[in-house]
Amino acid sequence: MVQKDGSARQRGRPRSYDPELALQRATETFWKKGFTATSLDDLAAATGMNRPSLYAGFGDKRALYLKALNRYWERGLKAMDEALRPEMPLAKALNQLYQLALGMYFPAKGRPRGCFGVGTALTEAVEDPLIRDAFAGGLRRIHAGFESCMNRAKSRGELCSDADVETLAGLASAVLSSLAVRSRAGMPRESLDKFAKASAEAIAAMAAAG
Amino acid sequence: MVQKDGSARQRGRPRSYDPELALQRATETFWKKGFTATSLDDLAAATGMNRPSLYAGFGDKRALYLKALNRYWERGLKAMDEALRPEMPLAKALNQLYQLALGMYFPAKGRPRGCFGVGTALTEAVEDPLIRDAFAGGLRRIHAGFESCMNRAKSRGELCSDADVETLAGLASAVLSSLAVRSRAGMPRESLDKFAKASAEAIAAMAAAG
DNA sequence: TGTGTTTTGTACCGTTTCGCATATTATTAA
DNA sequence: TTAATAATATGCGAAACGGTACAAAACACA
Repeated sequence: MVQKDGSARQRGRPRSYDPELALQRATETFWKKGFTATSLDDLAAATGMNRPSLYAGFGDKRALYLKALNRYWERGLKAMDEALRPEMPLAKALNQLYQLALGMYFPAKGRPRGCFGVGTALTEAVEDPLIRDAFAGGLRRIHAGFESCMNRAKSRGELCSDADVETLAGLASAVLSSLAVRSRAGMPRESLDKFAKASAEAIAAMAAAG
Repeated sequence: MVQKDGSARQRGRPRSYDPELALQRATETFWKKGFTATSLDDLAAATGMNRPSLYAGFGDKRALYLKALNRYWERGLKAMDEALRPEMPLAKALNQLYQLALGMYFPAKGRPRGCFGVGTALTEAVEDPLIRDAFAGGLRRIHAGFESCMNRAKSRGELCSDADVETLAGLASAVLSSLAVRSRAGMPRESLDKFAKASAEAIAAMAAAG
């Protein structure tokens, strides 16, 4: 017995929750309070599930957190790629990406929360190898994304021939880290908007000048 | 009855701990595990004190953490000012500061831990206004430190007349944030050394070019 | 309708948590 | 020596924690 989507038809009592939606709600809860300060009761309340269902569906708290973190990177990096893909001037592409990020860091309602990874995984990273590696993997992919963006700009002739793509990507990534940190620290969005725009233009100018 | 140092002589049983040393040990414990995951027992073990003494000496866990955070900023920013004060080329000054920071982020023994504020205060920043403000204050002072460094370089004639000091300081600060994040995420020190040096030179070149 | 299967809901277990109450110890002042 | 003071040490207690056992419930299949 197989459904249209390929999943085996459930024989027993059907789930009363949507796993994807539950993971999203769990992510939002971790995002605000961090991994350790978020209790299973918090997660149960946020998802509308009870603890045994949480456990059966996602494993223990740490496994659930890791799923949330991986989902965050997957979705965030996909959005990043899409934002950087269109052919446009480097400064504009960078600023567009920063605006996309700031849109996540400042939710429509609720307090500013910064980047989920920086705000929650970083704390656990010293003592938890899996969380550390999952987070570091995201950082590397962000860096790679900026690098290929720089390389595309180079092939368009926007970059000086001896421009250091590695360092340029590092700077672009550093600005993103800074936005992640400063937004969670409560700095006003307008000042971060300005900083993002000015940084994008400065990096593009530097790339052009070599 | 007053001592040479001006403190009132203690009438009762003398302290068996050094408050400054205890605060340092507490800081190191928070640094590794984060605020929430650090228990009073962890702190008692690290300081050699027992819980009631901890409570009497520093207040509750949150008050102790805030003292640790303020002490961290005070000492770190003092070291930053001293590293940036000597008159030297901008690239060299920036790189020296980054090296100083990396020295804190990679302890002599134990796992890399990044910046204490970024690694531990940031998680609490969304829901705890006092921790958020204490952390944000440090960020602002770092930015101000970079700004005055840029202004000194400008008065030496190292900067183009229309160089944007604000953005340059923002980029310098962003590189520091990036080092704080990436070191705690487990990136190897050599790669961060290279990134710091290349960024310092790129920022200085940008400043010179305008 | 009954049987097997899977999820849900309740309730609980052992541990850890923070904070404090109380008694003890070490020192100063009288 | 004695009283006053201020710290330490022991240990309690209520609450919260992560995790799970168990029974009831909701479905597919026969």
